[in-house]
Amino acid sequence: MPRVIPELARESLWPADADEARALQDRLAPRVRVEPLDPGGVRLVAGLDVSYGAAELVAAAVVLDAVTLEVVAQATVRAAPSFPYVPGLFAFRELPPLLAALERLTVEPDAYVCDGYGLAHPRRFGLACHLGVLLDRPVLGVAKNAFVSEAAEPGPTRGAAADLVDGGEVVGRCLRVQDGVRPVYVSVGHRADLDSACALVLRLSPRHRICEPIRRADRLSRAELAAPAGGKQT
DNA sequence: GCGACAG
DNA sequence: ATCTTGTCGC
Repeated sequence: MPRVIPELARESLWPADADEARALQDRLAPRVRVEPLDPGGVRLVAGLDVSYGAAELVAAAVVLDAVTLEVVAQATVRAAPSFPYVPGLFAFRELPPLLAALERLTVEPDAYVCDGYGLAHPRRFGLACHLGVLLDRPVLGVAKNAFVSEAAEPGPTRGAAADLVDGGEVVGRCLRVQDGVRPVYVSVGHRADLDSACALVLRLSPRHRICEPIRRADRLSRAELAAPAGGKQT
């Protein structure tokens, strides 16, 4: 159901090589908007993730009720990788299949959470920013470790946080979502600010380190990857 | 030059 | 991301 303007997708997802990909990121980065995200406006949240097999991948999107965290809709897409994994150019590898999976959804999410970075990226345009700009909807990036940025060790309890800094600027936040458990790295993708992003991630992580939307998408993509190809594609 | 490097 | 056993703990 979520759609991207065809021209924008065609021009910003298929670079001929790494240099062109970096140029595309530099050209699109100015479109990112950082602004408060109204918690009450987020009823449906989509979690995105991709699992890899020998020569194929499965992209999954799972939509949850932001309050009850119950699954409202989900979709998967099986495809062949169309771009190699290059640190910093992650979006060109995962966005095409993820967008295809999103188109299969039967509901319109109010916000999206994806694996990886938003502004905590070398050119301030990680996967979360790229997806946000293409959809022009709120998107957050949650990674399991830092890339270009550094952060102090946050306090030991849930909710404790420390600035993620790169080149002298705050690009995200190292956030502990469970007592005594390693923190996650949150950065804004689009149409959100750090405070609202962290508040939402905490709400979406009532029990585990990985927030529920991404957790569900991870499980779904793995299950579909293991399932016999050609079967029902949610 | 060398190592590091979201998933 | 993925290749992989048992083990400790809620």
